[in-house]
Amino acid sequence: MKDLMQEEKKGFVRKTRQRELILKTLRSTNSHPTADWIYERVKKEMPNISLGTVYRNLGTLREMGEIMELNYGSKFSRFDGNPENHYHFVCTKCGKVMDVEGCSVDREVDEMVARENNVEVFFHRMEFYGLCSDCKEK
Amino acid sequence: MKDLMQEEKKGFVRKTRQRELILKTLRSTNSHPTADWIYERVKKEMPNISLGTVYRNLGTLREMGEIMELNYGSKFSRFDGNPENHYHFVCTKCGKVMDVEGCSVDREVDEMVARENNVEVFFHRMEFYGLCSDCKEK
DNA sequence: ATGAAAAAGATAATGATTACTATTTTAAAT
DNA sequence: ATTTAAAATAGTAATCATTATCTTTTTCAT
Ligand SMILES: [Mn+2]
Ligand SMILES: [Mn+2]
Ligand SMILES: [Zn+2]
Ligand SMILES: [Zn+2]
Repeated sequence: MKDLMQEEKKGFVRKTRQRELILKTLRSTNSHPTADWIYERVKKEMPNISLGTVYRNLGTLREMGEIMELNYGSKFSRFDGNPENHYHFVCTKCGKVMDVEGCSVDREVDEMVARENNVEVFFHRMEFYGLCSDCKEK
Repeated sequence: MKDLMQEEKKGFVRKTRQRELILKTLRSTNSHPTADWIYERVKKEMPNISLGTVYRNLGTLREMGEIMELNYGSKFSRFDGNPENHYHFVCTKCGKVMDVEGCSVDREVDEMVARENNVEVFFHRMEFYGLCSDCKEK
């Protein structure tokens, strides 16, 4: 029942084959996969890799700003090879996560919220929920 | 590694003292508490209540549309006695969750996203991250 | 009051994630 | 090229919020 969401800075980060493969794998898809999906994928090329290594490196890559971690009230995280802030659509039927087209990130609303609430805003996230094009029809 | 986010409909729901107390407790605060916080609070008035009952009823109340469940990439959920869609601010330093003032929910963007992405949008959520007024000053 | 369904309380199980540890790998210094 | 200390890995155990299970109790329509 404890939780810090501070992004702690990392000291030296050495280059490893494991981390490079994990990043390449995540960058090669736009499906916003889970850690386990990445693990299964990466294992085909590096059979001895362990799930802990995948989690550790996803955390390191997030701290490095190379990837994003997404969490939509699900039991598990999804990861995004695109670290630029952007909005997502989540299908409530099939669980698919997609990038939202035609809706760029509005930074002005951050300033407004900061002003009106006497806070400092770093960023915001927005997720749309509904039915994807596949699940829409019937 | 499985997860459905469908809101399954509930059949008969009977009135219980436990659920009423849980709802009253959640409605009496604007701190967006965790299940455990609610449990500890409710236990003072009903010492034999079990944590499972708190979780079960928070789920039921959510299905009934009486409350909202929030999840901000944390390890645990927070709950909101106000079921009307509204935006939240999360302090990355102290973890506090607050309602955002002066920024009403924009339903037009839902239509835009639906049109541009060929999807059906039920709703969207938006969370701002930064430093609260307390954590801002040094 | 009666009975069937729903819910409670107690406890065990689940499962994604993290922690631990002995061994290996990286990369800078020699 | 060797040495060396720090960082990372593989393998495994632990964590812990949440769910499931199961027996008993409560609710509520009849
Ligand atoms: Mn994305
Ligand atoms: Mn709220
Ligand atoms: Zn779908
Ligand atoms: Zn704060």
